[in-house]
Amino acid sequence: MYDVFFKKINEVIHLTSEEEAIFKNYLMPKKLRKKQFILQEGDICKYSIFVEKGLLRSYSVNEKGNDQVVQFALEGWWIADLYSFITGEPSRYNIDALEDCELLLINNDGLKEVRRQIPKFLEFSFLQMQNAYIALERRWSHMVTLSTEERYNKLLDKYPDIVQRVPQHMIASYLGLTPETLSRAKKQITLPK
Amino acid sequence: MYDVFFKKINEVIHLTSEEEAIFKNYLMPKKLRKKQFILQEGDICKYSIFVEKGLLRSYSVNEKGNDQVVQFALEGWWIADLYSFITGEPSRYNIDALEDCELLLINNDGLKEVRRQIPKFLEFSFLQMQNAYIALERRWSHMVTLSTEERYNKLLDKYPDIVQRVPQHMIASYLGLTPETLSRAKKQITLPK
DNA sequence: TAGCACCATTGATATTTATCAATGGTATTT
DNA sequence: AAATACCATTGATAAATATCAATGGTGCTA
Repeated sequence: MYDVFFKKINEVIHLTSEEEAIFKNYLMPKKLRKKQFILQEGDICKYSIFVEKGLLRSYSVNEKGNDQVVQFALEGWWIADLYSFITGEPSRYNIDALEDCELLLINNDGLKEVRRQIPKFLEFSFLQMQNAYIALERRWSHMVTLSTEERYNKLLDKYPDIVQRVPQHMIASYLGLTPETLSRAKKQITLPK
Repeated sequence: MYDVFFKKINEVIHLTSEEEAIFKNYLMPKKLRKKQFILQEGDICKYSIFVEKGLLRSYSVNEKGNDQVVQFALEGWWIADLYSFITGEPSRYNIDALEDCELLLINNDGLKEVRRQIPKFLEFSFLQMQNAYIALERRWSHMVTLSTEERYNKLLDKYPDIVQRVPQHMIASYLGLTPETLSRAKKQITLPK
């Protein structure tokens, strides 16, 4: 239940078993069935969500009623609406399960408490946030620099699991395209010339 | 010379004058004239740059030779290519001064040292990174959700200084548009119907 | 097994934005 | 003060992508 979680953290810092025990006090395991929501637009995002198993997505719904996928989260990843989580403002996003999931939830007080009791974890949090920032910056740069085909290839190359496990129209949305455009772009790739 | 710098930090944590003295050991003041570079593509980004006075921009050059503005930095802001700064890889960005600037530079070892000697500053770094992440996420969401006109208005509303002090074609690039498209979009705003 | 929901693909057309080219204005440099 | 670089605007056209509509496939479900 906590395997992936501590494996991930221990890749960066080392927690003693006492520290792991402290941590567990603030973690709340939860199972989520495919298609269930863990956050809905208008809710306050009370939990930061760690994925032990399964696959989720966050998305917003635009004024035309179309989904706009913001993020996917696989095993070992975190997902939340950080803005709502930090500020307590209602979220403009939805998070739902694309597969049956096993999750670990922790609220902001819990995180603060763990960072206080285990200072190493503050270090971890900083580094994790820094990495998340860099990743988002790179995604931005790909978005504005690369063509549709290149963006799809990049995703396929970097996260083949996501492309394989997620319906194509959600991939399209994640890449900022309509399903039709992605479908046509793929033809260009497989049939060059 | 350090006024804005410590003012900004002391909005979040409180540093004693001893701690400020420690900090100053790792800060390197630098003046930069308008149009001068502080980072060029291919360089390793050795410094994280704090803006005491002036205005800079980071940008990449795409294969067609066009600038793509990534970020502006006004007084009180930080700017760097964080990826290059952390990994030591050569940067794909340029950073230059849009106005005469007074800067404070600090390298990664310096930052690590300050975080070690002043643990409060690790807390600050985490919060700062978290805010930067949230801001980038919101910018992303505006990029995919809002129309050209709305994006421009958002920027004007949130950062009037930038719009006022930066040439319009750089604003266009920042918003992911050509100068022509932004010019036409502005007409739509001022002459509705 | 039949029906239904979900999904990818394809075609035709509309819309948005980029591109290319020219003009006139303003600020900076010499 | 003249020359030059820089810049915003506008027009005409091209390219990319969205939108609307239809089709056929796949897998779940009653």
